[in-house]
Amino acid sequence: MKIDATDRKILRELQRDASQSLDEIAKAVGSSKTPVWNRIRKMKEAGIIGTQTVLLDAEALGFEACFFVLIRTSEHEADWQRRFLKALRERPEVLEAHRLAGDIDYILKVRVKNARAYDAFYQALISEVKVHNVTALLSMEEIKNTVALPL
Amino acid sequence: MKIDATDRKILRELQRDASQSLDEIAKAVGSSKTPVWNRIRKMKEAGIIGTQTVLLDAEALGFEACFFVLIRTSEHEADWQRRFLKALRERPEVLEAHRLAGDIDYILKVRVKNARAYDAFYQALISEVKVHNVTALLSMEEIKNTVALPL
DNA sequence: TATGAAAGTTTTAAATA
DNA sequence: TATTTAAAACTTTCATA
Repeated sequence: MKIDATDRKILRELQRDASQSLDEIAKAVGSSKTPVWNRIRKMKEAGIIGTQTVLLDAEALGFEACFFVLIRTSEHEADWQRRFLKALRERPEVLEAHRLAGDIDYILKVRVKNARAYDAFYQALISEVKVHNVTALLSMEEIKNTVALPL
Repeated sequence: MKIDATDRKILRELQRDASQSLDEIAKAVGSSKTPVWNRIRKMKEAGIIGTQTVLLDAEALGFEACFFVLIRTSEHEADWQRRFLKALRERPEVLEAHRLAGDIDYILKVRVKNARAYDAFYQALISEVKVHNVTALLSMEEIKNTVALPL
């Protein structure tokens, strides 16, 4: 699917504030309701626009600890990897997980209530799948946290 | 502000799909329109519910490279830190930035079109503020990427 | 907490450039 | 082919019971 300048403007508006009405978005991008509506529909169908969600205040809700977890493994077999990915996807405290190039194999972002909850997560994970080396980096301050792509 | 079980159910629904109507949310949490509406309004006022946004398909939009950047610095002065944080907040390719406890001082998540764009970002950053040591971890595969807190 | 009515929004369809 | 107009269906918002 081809995305033009108007589509990109619409996406920028939606990223900034998805609660805007079609009229507001249309005005912001210099178009009108129906064409904007059709473009949004097409981009949803194409999977370019995914979930509409809200960003919550993690601290206020008691999620006071955020860890970045660097994982090295000696296992590189297909079966091990399948089980490992399944474990990550199923654990709701894992907000992000990436397989990396190079020395470190995986990085996770884990949000939990406190350090004890992190330890519980860690123990559960290593009992499910064998990992070689784990380093946890504790966040002291969230300087920035956005999902908006720099369109 | 105190959050009860019904509030938490509402937040779970909004995280899952913020485009739902009040009626749908009310049904899902076992309540009705008006109370749900009042609870959402209060949580927005209290800042517990923040931006409403959409998650976009980064790959489809040409953002094919994602790096986690580990930064060590020798500078710990207030002025240096202020300039560094400002630089991070202003750069749209920095999606996340955390100050860490321990050996590594900062971690960034940076989304760019390609490796060349990452290098341009890196050169611009180090020309703005002095950093001691930088390690970039390149993501090969996004296994999971959610903003939903495990409520 | 529930009801309901006014205001506003989305969605579809027909008309027009 | 894309945009504007128009109108029906639905949703939000808020006053009142």
